[in-house]
Amino acid sequence: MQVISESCAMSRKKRRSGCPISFALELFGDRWTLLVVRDLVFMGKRRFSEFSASSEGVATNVLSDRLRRLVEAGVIESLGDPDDGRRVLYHLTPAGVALIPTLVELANWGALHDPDTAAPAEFVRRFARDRAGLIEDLAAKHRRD
Amino acid sequence: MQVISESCAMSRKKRRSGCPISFALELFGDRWTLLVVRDLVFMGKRRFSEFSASSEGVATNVLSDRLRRLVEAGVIESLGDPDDGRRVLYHLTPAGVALIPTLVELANWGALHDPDTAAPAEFVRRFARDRAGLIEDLAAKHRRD
DNA sequence: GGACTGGGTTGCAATATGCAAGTGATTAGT
DNA sequence: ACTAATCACTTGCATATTGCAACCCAGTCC
Repeated sequence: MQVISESCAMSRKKRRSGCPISFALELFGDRWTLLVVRDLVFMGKRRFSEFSASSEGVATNVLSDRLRRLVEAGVIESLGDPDDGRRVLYHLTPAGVALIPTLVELANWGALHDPDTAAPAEFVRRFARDRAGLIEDLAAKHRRD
Repeated sequence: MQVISESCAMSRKKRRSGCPISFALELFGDRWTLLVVRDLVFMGKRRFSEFSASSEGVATNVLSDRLRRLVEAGVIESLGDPDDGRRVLYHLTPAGVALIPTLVELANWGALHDPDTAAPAEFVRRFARDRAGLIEDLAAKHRRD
């Protein structure tokens, strides 16, 4: 069912157009994929059951599909936990880390335009005063090279 | 079928969580919505038939649904064209203009991570050297206040 | 070895999407 | 003024994607 060896991270599929936004939307254009990345970036989550416990309530079949697609796209990687053979740990690749600015912009937009947002005021304040520092701090936590 | 008077732009619907990213995804989390915004922002398109002609080939029923949702969310507005009673002109609201940084980040990510991107090199270069100026130039074209 | 946990898969109903054709209000052509 | 186009949709229907609940199996705990 799944092609094992696809040496190139971003595999060639039928693309709707060469537009970079369309390209990004083919991967992130659904209600769940970016929430997984959010959990990794902002919540420090690493495991299936942690993503599954997020308050939006993703179905486990959808979650496993999205994790697989993110791995195929080269945005995240999975590793068996050496301390517990049942567990799988997911983490961001450099391509995933490069997504942080987009996620931060989207979060800021949402915080500013949702009248009932639960976004911490500190996030919005820090974004306004020191966007670059905010992004760098988040990225630093996820860099491994 | 459609509620006519909903005075508040961002109408209260069942929300999955208070998370600003989840909020944004409830509106933009699909393969087509942001493409409409892209056409407005980068291509200067304003009309149904122009969006419909985009190379990704959105179905007309989906397009009209997405335009309606964007209007309901207060991201775009529609106006009859005074020069031609058949035509409807769409344009960004301030909330739509505020989305430009997110779109620019997403486009940059896509351009850098799609090996077959058709994104103009000039866009990537300008983004790297003068992100703020690039965003300001785009925003200036769409501001009306 | 028996129960439990973690990370999934499977089957099926509900929902959303894609496609082709149609509609109704305007406008352009003669 | 009549006819043919154009524009912005809507409708109907086949297909694809989601949501939900139940199930599965390898690895751990006791």
